[in-house]
Amino acid sequence: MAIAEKIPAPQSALSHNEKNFRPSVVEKDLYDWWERSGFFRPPETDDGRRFVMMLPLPNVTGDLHLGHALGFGGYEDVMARWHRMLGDATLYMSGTDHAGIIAQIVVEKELAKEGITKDRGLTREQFLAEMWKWMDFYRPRIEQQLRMLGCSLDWSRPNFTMEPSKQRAVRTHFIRLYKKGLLYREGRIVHWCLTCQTTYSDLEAKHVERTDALYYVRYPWAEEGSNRPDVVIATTRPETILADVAIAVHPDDARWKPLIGQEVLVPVVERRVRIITDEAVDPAFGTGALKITPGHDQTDFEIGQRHGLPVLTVIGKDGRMLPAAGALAGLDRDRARTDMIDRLRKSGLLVKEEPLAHALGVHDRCGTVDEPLVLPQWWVRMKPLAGPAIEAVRSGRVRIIPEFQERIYFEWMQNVRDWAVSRQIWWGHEIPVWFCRDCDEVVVPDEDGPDPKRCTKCASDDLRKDPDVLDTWFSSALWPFTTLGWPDRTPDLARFYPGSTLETGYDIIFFWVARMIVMGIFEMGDIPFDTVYLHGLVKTQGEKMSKSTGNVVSPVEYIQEWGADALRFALVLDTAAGMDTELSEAKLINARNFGNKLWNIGRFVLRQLETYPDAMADRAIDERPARELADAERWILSRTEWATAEASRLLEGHLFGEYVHFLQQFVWGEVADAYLELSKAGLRDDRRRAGTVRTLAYVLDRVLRLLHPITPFITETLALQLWRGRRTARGETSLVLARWPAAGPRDTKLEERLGLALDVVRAARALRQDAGIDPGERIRVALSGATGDVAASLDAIATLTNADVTIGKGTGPAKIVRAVEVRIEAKRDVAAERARLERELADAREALRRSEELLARPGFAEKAPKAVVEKERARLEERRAQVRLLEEELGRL
RNA sequence: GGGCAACUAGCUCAGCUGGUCAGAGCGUCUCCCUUACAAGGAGAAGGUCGCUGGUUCGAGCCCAGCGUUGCCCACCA
Repeated sequence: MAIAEKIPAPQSALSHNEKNFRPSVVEKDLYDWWERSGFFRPPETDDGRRFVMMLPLPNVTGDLHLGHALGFGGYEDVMARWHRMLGDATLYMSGTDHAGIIAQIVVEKELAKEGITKDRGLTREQFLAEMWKWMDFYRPRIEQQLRMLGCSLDWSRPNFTMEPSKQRAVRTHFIRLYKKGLLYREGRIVHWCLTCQTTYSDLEAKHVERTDALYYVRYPWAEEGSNRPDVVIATTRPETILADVAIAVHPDDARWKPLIGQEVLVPVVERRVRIITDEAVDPAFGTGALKITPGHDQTDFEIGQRHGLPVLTVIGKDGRMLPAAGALAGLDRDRARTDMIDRLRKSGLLVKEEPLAHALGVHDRCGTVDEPLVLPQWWVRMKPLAGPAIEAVRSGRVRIIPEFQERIYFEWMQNVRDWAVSRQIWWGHEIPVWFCRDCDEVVVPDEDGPDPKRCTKCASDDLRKDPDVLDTWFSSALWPFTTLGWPDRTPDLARFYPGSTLETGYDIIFFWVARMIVMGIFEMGDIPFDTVYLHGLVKTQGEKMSKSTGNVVSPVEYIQEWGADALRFALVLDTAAGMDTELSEAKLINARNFGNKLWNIGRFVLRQLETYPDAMADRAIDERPARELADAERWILSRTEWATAEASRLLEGHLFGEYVHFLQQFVWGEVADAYLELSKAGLRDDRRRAGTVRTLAYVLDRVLRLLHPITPFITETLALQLWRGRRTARGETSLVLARWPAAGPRDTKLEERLGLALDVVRAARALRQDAGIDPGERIRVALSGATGDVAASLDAIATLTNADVTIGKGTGPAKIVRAVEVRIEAKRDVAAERARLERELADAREALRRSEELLARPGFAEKAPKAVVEKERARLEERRAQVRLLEEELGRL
């Protein structure tokens, strides 16, 4: 760090002579400087105040999308930068995910373009070498995009889920789970993807609505008998009839009770199967009789397990009927279906068919219809692991924001099922398991042990390694500690685990968040983070986005057009935790315009500093001016302290959208629109000038600090110009490491007073516009009524209204503000004014009535807090005065 | 079949766990190129906070029910 600080800040390509802020010319230089200077690395030592947040590892393949931009460049970087400024040792950890099947699909497509396919003899080793080549191509790309967003990630701690150290971690983790009996291999029904040629977990199975034919099929009685009704079942998958092993009915179904235990013949194959009962059967569906096919259906498999039924498999991994399918062998599953229907029809067993709208399971990666198969797979036993993870959230040790997501978490965790973690693809973490070809023993080495050479049971050296790899989420679940060097006991691990906050999209709460909590507790004995902040989805379809004809627009394009600051600002502004948001062009324009407003505030202040260099002398920029200050200066200083407190409070409360909104209102509405205008009078006044310049500098410095977390580039650009040749109290050289301000004392009386004065200004401006007076023309304003609080602010009112302001009665058109009568000297349009005043009087009377009613209400004075009652009384008085003034004015007209 | 969320100005959304709470941006209307900014400034119009009850001195904010929309979970063949 000491060395790093010596790197000089970049000479900004943007001078403050430019009227518009141009992000593209400063962003890269600043980021390079920040990164090379090591600003994003946590300090070597700390006092225990730390902030640790892991990047939700993006997939190396593909580009970032707007959801990433919101999470990474929005919430996460805001938190990281804010905590860094607070002085917390901040680690915002970088890293990328190997993305398992997604990456394999992407690379397979790329390779196919070059005519390279697995069919043409590409070996596993060759394929993996190709994968790594592509990883090296994609990774810098995604990392570059993170830099473009401005994310203050610690790049000196790189992480990639497939790097050797992570492979060792995954191996260790797998073996530990196995040795503790939490990982087992078993032949159970799993989702099989015919396209991807792999199994997948329940979470990766999506459901799509589809209408298919529902076939009613008669199963003949095995024994001749009389007067028995036909057994008819309903199925959408007649091709699986060949693997039927039973017929099930609900135990309480009166229609079937007499027939339970009797046998029917499975059509075509003529197998005798028994009629059994199971609670899982819905008597209301179809005929109430369900054909049981444990080999090809989830429900049936479970029913089969309960009743000790055999598993028959007639469909292979390629989707073709197996030899066991007899006459249908070799047909693919769709052909087999039509073929089966033909046969049933011919034999008179097809009773009828009708359309059925139902949810069909598909693989979320490719949309291929699920083919449930019974295959030996590795499973993580989730139930015992889930308990402590549920307790961690229930007890509040892990807090999920928004809170309603906690219920969703509990719901899933309480009903969690075992997790199928093996995948039949090549790209992924190896499974550290060997099978003995001689005795079928499963050989798993010790966690630090070498690959086994001999069977631990029969000593055979004919071992076969499990060719499967692990679900990509298996390694992601370890992210909070593998990034810190686990399983080694590294200094980073000791220092930065458990982490602080995990920010990610709510769509992966089960895939990732829940599993991190589970595995963090299992491996580390402690929760991985204490706060989970979940953001919503970003959509772009609602409004006409200039470039979004397609759905996916890369944040890069937005950054190039609007700048990273504007994108971040637009994404976070007015969002609430967990809510989906719409990024509209209107929001981007607003954000860009706000940046420009800030830029121009900066230009104005910098110009004053250059024009009046003596004002600062050798004072620190961020030293709060105290002496020789007029009301205007004392007012904006007080408001700035308020803004500091407010911004801090909103960030502490994770109210990021409000934080951005608030600062926009404050900077634009109060600093720019009100104070900068007031300061112009101060700059013209020899006695006020020095104080005004110092105030401008101080307020700008504060504003830049408060905004830096959301708009790092423009604030740094201005801070470097503001501080160049001057100094801050701490001698800061970059906003990245600058101190987040603590709120100083306020003068609320003064704020109140000036607040009223600004209301008076608005009234006077409205009056002069109504009267059609040219904005350049200086007018006279007279104030009467309850002028006690505005009397001291006449200068400010005069400045902002371009008027001479006096206390006393005037003759022109009037407006009543609170209990102050504002009158300008101008010709009156009596009719229009009467109409307006009558409207205002009606409103005022209504307000007065409500005040009176509230105060008169039984119980209010006794039960409401004193402060509330007092406030209401004061308001009542003011409203009385207001009504009186309006009535008088109308009387005069 | 369960569960969750949303419903606030024409549009997009805030409203921080009951007491200026009726807001912002965009859009609309009027005026203004005032030496930081026309990517700007000033002013104005615009909402009985989905509906119905309830709790409370007091409710967009809490409770109950209903309606509409969206999402999640689930073994309905």
